[in-house]
Amino acid sequence: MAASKAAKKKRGHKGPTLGDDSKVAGSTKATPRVRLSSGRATIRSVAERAGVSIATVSFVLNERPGQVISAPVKKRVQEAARALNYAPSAAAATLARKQTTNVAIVFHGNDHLITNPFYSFVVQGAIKEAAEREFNILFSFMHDEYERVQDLPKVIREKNAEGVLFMQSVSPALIDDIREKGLKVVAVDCYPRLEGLDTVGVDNHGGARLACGHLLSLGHKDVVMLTAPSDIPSLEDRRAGFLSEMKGRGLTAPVKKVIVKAEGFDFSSGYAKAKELLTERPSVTGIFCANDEMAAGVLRAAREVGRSVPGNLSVIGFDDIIMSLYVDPPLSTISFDKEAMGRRAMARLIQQVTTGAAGVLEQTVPVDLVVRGSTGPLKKRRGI
Amino acid sequence: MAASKAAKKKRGHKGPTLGDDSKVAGSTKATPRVRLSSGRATIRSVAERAGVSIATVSFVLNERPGQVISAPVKKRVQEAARALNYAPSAAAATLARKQTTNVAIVFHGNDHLITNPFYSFVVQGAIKEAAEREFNILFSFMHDEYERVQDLPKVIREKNAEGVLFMQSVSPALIDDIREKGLKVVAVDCYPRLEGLDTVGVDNHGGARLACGHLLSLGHKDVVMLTAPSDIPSLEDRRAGFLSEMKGRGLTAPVKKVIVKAEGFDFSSGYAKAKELLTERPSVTGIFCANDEMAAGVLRAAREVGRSVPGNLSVIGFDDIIMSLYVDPPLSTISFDKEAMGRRAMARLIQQVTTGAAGVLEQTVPVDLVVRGSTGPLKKRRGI
DNA sequence: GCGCCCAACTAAAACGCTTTAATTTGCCTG
DNA sequence: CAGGCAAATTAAAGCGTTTTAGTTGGGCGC
Repeated sequence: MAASKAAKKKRGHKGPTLGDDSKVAGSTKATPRVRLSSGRATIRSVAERAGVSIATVSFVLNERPGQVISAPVKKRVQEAARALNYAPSAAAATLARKQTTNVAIVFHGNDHLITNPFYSFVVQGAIKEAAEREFNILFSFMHDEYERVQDLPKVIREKNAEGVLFMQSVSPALIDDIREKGLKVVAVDCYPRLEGLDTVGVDNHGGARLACGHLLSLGHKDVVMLTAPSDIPSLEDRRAGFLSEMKGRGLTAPVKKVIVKAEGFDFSSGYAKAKELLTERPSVTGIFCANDEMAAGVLRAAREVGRSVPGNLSVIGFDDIIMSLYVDPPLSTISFDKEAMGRRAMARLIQQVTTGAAGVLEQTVPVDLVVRGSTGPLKKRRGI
Repeated sequence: MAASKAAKKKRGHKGPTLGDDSKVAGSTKATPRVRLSSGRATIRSVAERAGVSIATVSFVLNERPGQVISAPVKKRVQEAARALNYAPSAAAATLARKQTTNVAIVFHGNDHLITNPFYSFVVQGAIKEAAEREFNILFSFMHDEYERVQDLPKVIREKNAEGVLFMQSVSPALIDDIREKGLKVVAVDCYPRLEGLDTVGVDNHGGARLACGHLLSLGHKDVVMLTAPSDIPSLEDRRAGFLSEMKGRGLTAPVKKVIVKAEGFDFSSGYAKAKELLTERPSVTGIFCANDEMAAGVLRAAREVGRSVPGNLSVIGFDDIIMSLYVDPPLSTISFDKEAMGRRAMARLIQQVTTGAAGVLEQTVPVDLVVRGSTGPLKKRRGI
């Protein structure tokens, strides 16, 4: 082959000995051609076995569009690959392609989103989707938004992430940073609400209407929504949905009367506020809670003030976390496919990365009303 | 927070700066030597800026042991790296080193371990530990043990994992396969129990003794453990611990009388069996459940048969999952640091991978008795 | 028979690191 | 002042891919 002489040229080798060195050079040290039989098969070993060049192997195995390969060669290569149990080195491919198959999932704040009864499903969906498409996930925990604006890109650059998935909250500054580097971004159930960002969310508005409608249909007249002060879009949507359903049913009570705000969105806030509410306004017979945790708190409060659920008070939550099955009575709630949220978000991110797809896509997963034991028809009550 | 204004500063850099150069960018044709200034800094650019060879840069940045570098050169290199915001390409390093920083976490069966109230903490710990040490995690879901014996190594080889972490269950055949490839293995809370395997588990025996001792100390005479048929080692240990404490306290009731088996380890199994038990054997005043889910079921059963907890019946669980705070009354239970389990396991795995550490290490995390509202002193009761 | 084009394949140059072997430099000995 | 040695630095050979720019060898029109 005329090949070897060209090979010798390389970069300015020593110079002096160039003359007759060409032969020796090849055998200088030791057969660099020999592969340890125990090692992994490489593209080179496949090529040798199939009797083709490594380029051809690459073309066949990657099904390069537009590249024509004759049927027999294709077959030989595929057989050789199978016989050698060949698995291409992701690292080498990454280096050559200048493209990884890595995406980062960014968790924000100190919430343990992986262990969260809601987000753990989302994360699981994202992980599964990524695994199926052979993408890797890099986890990044942002403890403090600003501390890590510098840091995050480090993880991303060092491991060469191609995109990032934000969970629950995003930092606009960070997103700018990230996009500037050409990375793709998708956000799941995130606040603040950002323009031009691909997102996956829940039909909060519709779910809230469903919940409210359910209570009203059961005959409840004095119905409230228990929520908390916040500008988180998904929770605002729930509030808006609730109010819209109330209005749609012709209810004209002042907002102040039907929206009750607890301190926060957790169990004990729900508990505390419900205890107060049930005591001061015993006419309330239907409570829609911004989420299941609060609803669980309401159930406890109801028991303590002697209201039986659902006989005497109907409570409905939102999210359908596992716990809602175990509280007593099991909680009626608004359910949706959390794992699908993660899958869709990851699928979209990977799509963006691989196809360069642009255009804003805002996806919403549908919700379902799940009636369990905590809601029931209004009964005519005497007294109180 | 001054946060949001700081965040503002970046926006709108898209301004109509110098003319409309916005095209051209993508026309890659030749220029082999020229580096796009916008591209990442490479080791070469750092070397040039510092006026040294790339080898020197590599030596400095990797703090190669035994390699002597003069102080001034070291400083120049570090400064150049910082100035260029250099982050080494993990892919290139992997290729050159023939060593990745990847480990796989293998989930087995159809349980959604990531969303499991117990394992999600373990997973989170593992993820955090890996992230801190800049290791990547590859997730692998084994739906069917045998189906994937072939498959798993594919993920592992293709992405070049160096070790694998098994969650909850392991397959001996798979472990052999994996070890044959030179990979390291660690198992968390796993069954079957395997010889010579690094593991991280819980002090189940001690925890069960604690729980049992707690009930006995409260004065309960007729105490049972509610468990289920199973050969899972951790649950067997709980049983053994319970019995050992009973014996230690001089109780000599036959095992059959103090070990009650439900169908399974879930809420409804616990509920069903407890209902039966409390009806047929009202003398029982203390129940130790194999886990919190069952205990939650027992609480419901108790309520339904009119036993008040803890006045009339004490119930204690194991695991301290989040739900145990929200059931009514909040559950006394045996608690331990689940996140630490994941961290330790991952730390050990990474240690094995990086240092080649051998020798079997079986770690156990300590447990704590957490007394909440579901256990109380035995009261003299009349009747029944 | 010539030039051309085309289909099918290949050589070899990257990709950005690590690491080994070699080279250079500085310093000491005798 | 040659020689030797240790310390500091570097050249260059990989690592296993992808991809660009060929090369080869027919077939075809003229």
